[in-house]
Amino acid sequence: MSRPTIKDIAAEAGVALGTASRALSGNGSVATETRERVLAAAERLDFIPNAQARALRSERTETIGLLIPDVRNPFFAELAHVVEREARSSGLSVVLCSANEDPELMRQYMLVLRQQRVDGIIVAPFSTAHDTLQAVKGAGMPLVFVDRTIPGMDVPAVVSDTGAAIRDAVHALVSGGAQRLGFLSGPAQASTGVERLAEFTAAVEDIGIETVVQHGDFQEEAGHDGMRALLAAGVDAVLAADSRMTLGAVRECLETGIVPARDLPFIGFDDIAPFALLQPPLPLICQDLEGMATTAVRLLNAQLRGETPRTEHRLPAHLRLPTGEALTNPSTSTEAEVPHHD
Amino acid sequence: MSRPTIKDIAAEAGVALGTASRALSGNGSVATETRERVLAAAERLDFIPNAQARALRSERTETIGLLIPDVRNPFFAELAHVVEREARSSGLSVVLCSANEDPELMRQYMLVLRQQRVDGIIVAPFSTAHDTLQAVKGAGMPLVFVDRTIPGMDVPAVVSDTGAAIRDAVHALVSGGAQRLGFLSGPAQASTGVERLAEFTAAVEDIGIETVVQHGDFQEEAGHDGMRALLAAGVDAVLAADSRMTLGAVRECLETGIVPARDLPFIGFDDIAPFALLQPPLPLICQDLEGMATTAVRLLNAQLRGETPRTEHRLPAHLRLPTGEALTNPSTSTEAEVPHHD
DNA sequence: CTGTTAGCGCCTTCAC
DNA sequence: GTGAAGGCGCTAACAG
Repeated sequence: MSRPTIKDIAAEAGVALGTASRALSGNGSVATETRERVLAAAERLDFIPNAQARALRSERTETIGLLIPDVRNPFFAELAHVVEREARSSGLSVVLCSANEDPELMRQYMLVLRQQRVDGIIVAPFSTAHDTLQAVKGAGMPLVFVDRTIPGMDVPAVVSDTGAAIRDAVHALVSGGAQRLGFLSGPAQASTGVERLAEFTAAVEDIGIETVVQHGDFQEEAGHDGMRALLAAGVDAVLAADSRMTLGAVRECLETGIVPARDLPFIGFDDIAPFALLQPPLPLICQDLEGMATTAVRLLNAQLRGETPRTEHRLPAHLRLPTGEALTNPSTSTEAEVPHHD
Repeated sequence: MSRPTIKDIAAEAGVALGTASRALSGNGSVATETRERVLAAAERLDFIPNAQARALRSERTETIGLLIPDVRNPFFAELAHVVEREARSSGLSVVLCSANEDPELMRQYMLVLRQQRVDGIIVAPFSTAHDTLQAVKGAGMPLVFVDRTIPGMDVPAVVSDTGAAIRDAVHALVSGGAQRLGFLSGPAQASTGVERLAEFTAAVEDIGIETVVQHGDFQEEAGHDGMRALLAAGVDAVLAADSRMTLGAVRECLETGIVPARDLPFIGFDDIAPFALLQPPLPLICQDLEGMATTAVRLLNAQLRGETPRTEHRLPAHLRLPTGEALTNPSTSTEAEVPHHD
């Protein structure tokens, strides 16, 4: 027989189809002896339940979607890993969609996930996808924003609180003697872009230092080009607003013969693997990636249980200096819970 | 209404259920005017077809599984990206499973994919998963191995041909004056581990140079520790057999105050993003990742069409020296086709 | 070209 | 505790 169905194993075990179903799914009561007979039959015939049929009937796929801008970005790869692990520990499979930084592709994936009837979606959204996401939310699909949010959309979101870390970074650079501070800013398209720029602006405002801001799109190329512009503008210290732009900026420096953090005070963003190869080590603003991923899954799970978690969850980022000393006071968090680690 | 079904849109359009189905799926003939009426109705009601029901009936999910050891490994992240893009261009969705380098987890995912009734699976297998994979193959599930293979399993596989590149690397190091050559080898558990060691052994045999081999498991930690051992053993040049071990080895060097490729002749493996931050640039053995991913999808597609492609496909890797000069002759490939790029 | 009908494999009442 | 029957949403085979 090509693919044994539950009917076949019922026959093999000498019980009715319904009984076999109950024995296999664990729902409903079955005599111990009967259950064992069914399980044995299933084993013998190498029965693999059809998730499609099960979902069609039960209206539950036990699957969630994770929609990220790009798997090749180590930050999101790590996020995917943790989300996946946490989801699995609550019995959920994850369909991972990598949108190649393309809002249109994100729209398409959103449709695929809806067709697949995933139980819910975790997404790092572009602001431009507002309409699509509103439609998804309107259709009653549980939704969680991670890393970025869309203000005013009333969707539970877990993001970093970078205010204190950015302030610390600015102060550290200024104490180091910076007089003309460069900032590699992200795009207005992402909430993180806007927020971090605002936080930077607020931080320098108190000090009254000269600044040069380069706007980019969170891509490596933008960091590369932006850094070139900053150097041309004669900055004497640099702060970057995300990991990929940091990567590009560092490359530009090295190509120009400047070693970041040695020849030029430089603070990067995110603790991703490539930066471990830098000598001297780069000071970094580190996000609580583990906490964000864990919280995102928890928020989605809460919605699957019918709860409506509050909208905004902020996990503190912190400045990590090469000495290992952190300047940021973690108590600035608006998230009361202790971050979870395994 | 909670979720419009095809029945609802049939009613809305004033046609029979079957007609609506044909109009929406494109199979079977429908009058142009009728089709437009149906499509309009679907649009109006925001109809999203239920992939579950469709798959249950058609026995086709239009979905494939991609099972890799770890998304956090940039090599596999990139592979996932290309596979995903190629699959999408032939109308297939990809369920990405990251096994966290754990054979047991790989086994579990294999089961999930079978439950989900994916149309086929692309996997970078552990040799220890032989039994599981044999069962999957036995069940008639189209299967393709990528990056690694399991000898004698009669499953189409697309892997790198690293023989020439490794020989070139050894020669380059020896010409550079190496007298005691260290090799960071992968595990016997992966075909790439065995092959590359054999190729290294063959390459040094002709020359009669002294060698020190450290065995690892393709993890960063193994590269780190292995490098320490090689340094203790007094090697004067090093070749690493994969990207993560290269990463670990480079870290160990830097911690010890040795700059790879400047203070110590060093050839790494795979052209992954982190290595772009190294100064001086690291000589690398580069695989044709794009070609492997593309070929893998093509081989799976062939099987979905009922063809039985030949078992082994080898794409040449090449040595890339910082000058940009490649020593390997690409004609060593056993793969006749021109690698595809987009 | 269109309407009708019969399941795909499973879960879930409802009787017994 | 178990069996029988209905239906989830859709496609495919068959009439008309």
